[in-house]
Amino acid sequence: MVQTASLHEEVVGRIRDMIVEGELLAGSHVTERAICEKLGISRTPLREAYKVLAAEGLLTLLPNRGVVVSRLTQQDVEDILEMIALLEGMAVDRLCARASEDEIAAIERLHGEMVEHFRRGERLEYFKANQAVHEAIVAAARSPQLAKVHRGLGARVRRFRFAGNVDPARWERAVREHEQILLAIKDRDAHLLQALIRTHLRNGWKIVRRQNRDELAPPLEVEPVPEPIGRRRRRKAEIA
Amino acid sequence: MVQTASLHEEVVGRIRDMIVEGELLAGSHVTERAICEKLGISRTPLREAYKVLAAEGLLTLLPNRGVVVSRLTQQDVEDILEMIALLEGMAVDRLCARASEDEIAAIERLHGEMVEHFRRGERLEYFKANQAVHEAIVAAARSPQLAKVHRGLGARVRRFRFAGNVDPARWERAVREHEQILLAIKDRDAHLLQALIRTHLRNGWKIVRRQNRDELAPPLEVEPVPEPIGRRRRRKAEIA
DNA sequence: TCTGCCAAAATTGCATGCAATCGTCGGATC
DNA sequence: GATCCGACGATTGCATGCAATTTTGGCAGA
Repeated sequence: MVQTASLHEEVVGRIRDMIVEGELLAGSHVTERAICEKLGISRTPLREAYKVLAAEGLLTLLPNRGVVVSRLTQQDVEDILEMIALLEGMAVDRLCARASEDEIAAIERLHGEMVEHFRRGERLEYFKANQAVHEAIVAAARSPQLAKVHRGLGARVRRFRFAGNVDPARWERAVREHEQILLAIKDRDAHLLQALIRTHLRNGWKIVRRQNRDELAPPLEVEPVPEPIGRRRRRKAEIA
Repeated sequence: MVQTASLHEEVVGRIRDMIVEGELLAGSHVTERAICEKLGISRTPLREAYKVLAAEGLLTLLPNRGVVVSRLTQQDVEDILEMIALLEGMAVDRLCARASEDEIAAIERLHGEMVEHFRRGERLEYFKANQAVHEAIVAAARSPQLAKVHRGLGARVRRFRFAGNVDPARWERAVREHEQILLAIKDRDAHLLQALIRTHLRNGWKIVRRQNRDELAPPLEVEPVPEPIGRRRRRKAEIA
C-alpha cells in the first residue's frame, strides 16, 4: 500500500528537490507567495514545510523576514561528510555482525546496477544508484535511528556531492573503491570496511571541494545572513 | 541582545520540556486542542511546532490522526547513545587539535560547578551542569553542524538519561569518569579521550537501561503506532 | 453476545483574513 | 549633500473558518 503523503510532506520533498537541483540557490531569499503560486498551494502547508526544512538545516529562518536557503561553508560540508563517515562506519560494524545474507545480496545487486550505470556513462542514474548503495548499507545495520540521522545529513550535502561527480578520473576511482567496499562487505571485514569507507568519503570530498569552490560560502565568513537594519523588538505575545 | 523567539519556537521548547519532564508520556496521543488551551495559543503555531518536533524525532505524526509522543525501543536509545559517543569522539579530536586555552578553561569551570552540585547532592542541578559540560566539549570543536546534530540527538534521550541518574554508586562513578575526562582534555590526549568518553556513555547506558526498563518499548515490538481501523484513502489534493 | 454498518461528533488538513513587522521611498532638517 | 524621520507597500505571524477524515456510539441482524 502506497501511503500518500500529506500535502506539506510533498511540499517538503519538492522544495528539497528544488534546492538539490539548484533551482533555489544557497543564500537566496525565498518568499512565501512565490512558492505558493508555483506549487498552487496556500501558505499554511508551505510554512509547515519551511519549519521542517529549517529543522533539517536546509533552510534558515529569519524571524519576520522570511527564509533563506542555508549557505554551507567548506568547513560545514567537511564536518557533515565526516559525520556521515562516522555513521557509515557504525553501520558497517553492525552490518558485519548482524546482516542477513539477503541484505548483503541486495547491496551486491544495487552495486551491480550502479556499476552498469557507470559503464554506460549515465551520470544521474549512477548518482542515484550510488545513494541507494550507501542507504542499503545503512539499512542493513537495522537501526532506524541511525538511518534517520544518516538520511538527514545526506540531504544537506547531496547537492554538493552531485556536483562533485563530474570528474571522470574521480568517477572511475570511486567505482573501484566501491568494488573494494563490496568485497569487504561480503567478507564481513568490519575493520577494513571502516578504512575503506573513510577513504572513500575523504576522496570524494576533495573533488567536491574543488568543484564547488564558488558555490560554497568562504570558510571565514561569520554569518552570511543579512543583518537587520533596526533593532529587534520584543514580541508582546506570551504563552501561558 | 536577547533575540526573543517566535511563538512557535517557544512552543517547541515548551513541548520538548513537557516530554522530557514526563508530563507527556511516550506513546500518548496529543490532541491539538488540549495543548492549545493549555498554552493559550491557536492551532497554527502549535502545528508548526509539531512538525519541528517530528523532524527532531520526539513526536511521530500520524496523518489525519494527530501525533503521538515517539516511543523509543531499548535498541533505539542504545543506537542514539552510540551515535552521541561517535560525535563526541569527533568533537574531542578537534578539541585537542584546535581548542583555545580559554575554551578548555571554560570546560574546567563547568566541570567544577558540576562536581560542586554532586557534593551537595543536587541532582537536577548536577544533571544540567553535566549537560553543559558535554555541550561545552562539543562547542570547543567549533563545528556548528556537529553541535546541531549532537544537540538533536541529546534531546531525544535526555529523558532517559535523567532517569538513569538516580543510582548513587553510578553517580559517584560518573563524576570520577568526568575527572579523568577533564584531565585528558587538559593534556589534549585525543586517543585517551576517545576511550574515556566511549566508556563513560556506555556505563551510563547500563544504568539507563535498568532504570527505564518499563518506560522503554520492548525491543521486539515492530511498530508501537496504533494501526488504523479502516484503510487509508488517497488524498485528492495534488500540488502543481 | 458478537459483528457489521451508518450517522454524529471530534479531530485534523488546509485556506483565508487580519494584525504586526519589515523594507523602502520621499521629504524635512542640519 | 548627508542624515534622520515617517508613511506606505510588501511580507510575515498568528487566528479563525470550512472541508475532509477519523473515531465513536448506537442499532440492526445473525
